[in-house]
Amino acid sequence: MISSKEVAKEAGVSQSTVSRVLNNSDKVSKENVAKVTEAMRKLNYRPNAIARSLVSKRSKTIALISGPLHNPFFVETTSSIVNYAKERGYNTNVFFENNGDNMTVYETVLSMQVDGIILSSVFMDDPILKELQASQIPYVMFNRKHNEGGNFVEINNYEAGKMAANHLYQLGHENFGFIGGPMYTSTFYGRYLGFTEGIAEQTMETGKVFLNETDTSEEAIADAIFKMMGRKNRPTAVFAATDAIAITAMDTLLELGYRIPQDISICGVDNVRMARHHAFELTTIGAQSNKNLGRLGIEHLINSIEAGKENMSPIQVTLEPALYQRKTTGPIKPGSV
Amino acid sequence: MISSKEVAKEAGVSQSTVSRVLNNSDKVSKENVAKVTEAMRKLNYRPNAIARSLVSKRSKTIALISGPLHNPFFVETTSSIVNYAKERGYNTNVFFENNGDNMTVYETVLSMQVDGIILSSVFMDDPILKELQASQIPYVMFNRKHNEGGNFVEINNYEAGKMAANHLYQLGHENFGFIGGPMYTSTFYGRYLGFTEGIAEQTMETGKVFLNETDTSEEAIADAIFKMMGRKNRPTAVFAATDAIAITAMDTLLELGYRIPQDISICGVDNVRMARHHAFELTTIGAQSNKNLGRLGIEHLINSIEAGKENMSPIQVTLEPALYQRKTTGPIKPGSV
DNA sequence: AGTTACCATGAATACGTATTCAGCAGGAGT
DNA sequence: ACTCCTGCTGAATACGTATTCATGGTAACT
Repeated sequence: MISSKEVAKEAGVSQSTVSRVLNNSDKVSKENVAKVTEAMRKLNYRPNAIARSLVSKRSKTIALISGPLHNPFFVETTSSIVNYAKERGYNTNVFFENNGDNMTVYETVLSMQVDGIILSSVFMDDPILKELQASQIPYVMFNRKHNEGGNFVEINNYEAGKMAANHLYQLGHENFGFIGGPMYTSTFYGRYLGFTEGIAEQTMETGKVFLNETDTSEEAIADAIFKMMGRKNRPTAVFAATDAIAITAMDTLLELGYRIPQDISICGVDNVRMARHHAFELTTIGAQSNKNLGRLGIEHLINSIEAGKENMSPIQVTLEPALYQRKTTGPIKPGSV
Repeated sequence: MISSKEVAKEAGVSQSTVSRVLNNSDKVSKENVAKVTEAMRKLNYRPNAIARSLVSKRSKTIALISGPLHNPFFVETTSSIVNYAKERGYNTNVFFENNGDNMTVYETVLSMQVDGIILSSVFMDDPILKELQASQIPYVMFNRKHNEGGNFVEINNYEAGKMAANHLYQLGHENFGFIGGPMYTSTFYGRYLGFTEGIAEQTMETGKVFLNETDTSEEAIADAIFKMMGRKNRPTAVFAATDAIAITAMDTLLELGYRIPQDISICGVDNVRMARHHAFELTTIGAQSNKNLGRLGIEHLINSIEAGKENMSPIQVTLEPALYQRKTTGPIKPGSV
């Protein structure tokens, strides 16, 4: 590997001068700029980003700790985050959550000297938050939120649940199912709470919602469907806490021969791009924003990084959701199966 | 940030000893290991990965230059690559192709001192290959291949095209459409060539395939559908060069009111997970392997890295494809629309 | 006891770049 | 002629870690 020292020798100047040329310092004479540039070209020199980071203490790298890509929501956020970061001159080191071994990922990331961290897979009482705050590294959580606050960008999950409840109730349904993920995450917890409370308000009864708490794997969701559809008072309307869950659930329902929405209504959350596909036309609830949560998060994060430690203001954004009514929800059609 | 020097002072030893403890050297007495470990804990010390990389000349980081995530194929490969790399102890720096400004990405990556590069978005005559070979950095291309060879993992694209041709011809179709991407990439070129030659062999005629060369954007694919379906002899069978294209095409076709496969058959390539969904049941052609191309590529790449420069053997893998017949292809049903 | 061998340790150095600091040359001003 | 600036430059140093090298001490063996 060619170093700036070798470039210096080739150009007949000092390494300092090479470094100054590299950083577009104006304190270099035109002749030397020319000589150095030529030497760089001749030797095919590439500055060593690692060495630059060591001394400058900025790596121009951010870490993304994301939920898994089999959830299209995270596909969209990952794409937005990586691309936007690149636009702003940052590289992105990506990690995907893997059933709870997040601590080792956190350790790695904190060692890496990244300039910032954006993460989605946080539990409501995750110990990571204290670590993050202690580390002094700028960070933002998107999608999920921590009990203690911190920096986050989310949607109003409780409200999303309520909207689903109102929508499904107004269609005339009486038995409801909920399929979600772990309740120690703010998204699933908030959506469940909003949904059950919404249903209770409408029906003036509690216990009308059959809860399925899964690990969001395909198998677990399929199991939830089996269990739910085998019940005596089986639900005619299902609220899936994410579009990913809704889409997986639809797969199983279609396989079992149910028609949607004639036999069963299904409503998701996230308003993922795929939900608009004519093969789905999934009714869903999502933020009223043309930027997804990842994109909003990364913008805040980079602004935060570039503002410097002293000017870092807290980031706390909660977007109000809206209902996107499409074709997977409808009135009950009794006796159709 | 706490440095190893400060840990050394706290523990009453030299920085060398701290470093040795960090690297599990066996040449440290038990007492010193204990003292150092305790000091690390007390000061909440985290080794500086940047500094370690500078001296060790290994960053434990690989770069992934991937096609865009709106293509589910790349969703699956990205997921596999990042997760497998992590298992092997590598972090992944991710970049997504953005309409051809790849050169700036390459520059960044070559500066970054990554231990290896895995890339999918290579043109058949891409200048990057020479740069890669000159840089001495281990690399592997997956999905697409370069004219000059190099290290790659691909499927037999020509054969995939031929299989599609045979399948659609045997269903009785006579007018065919092809929707692909830029012909200067090996995938689209190979699949197109195989398809047209296959059709020509079967029909004993040339010119039976209506070619749509798009930039793979949703708009371009929709336009291709409009154009194709407006023709006098409009195709009754379409070969989409990727599942991503097939799925987007289906969206437009469904929107226009066509039934699949009664009005039009469609066959993709890649055998993406989503193709199996009961809302699609897309007939497609893919490798007969339980590991996707990204996963195969990253395995080879990391093996290559760890074998060392001297033992690096060329990687040239071409997987034979198979037909996965599902429900988007069928016999022609004349007069149905 | 004397020699050898080995082990654990610290001092010094290297990795490649950015930056501080001092110095030098030359021009402007008196 | 002398001082004062200004504008460039190179030497030296720092960043945090790994590693080499030399050393002092101790155990093993004659």
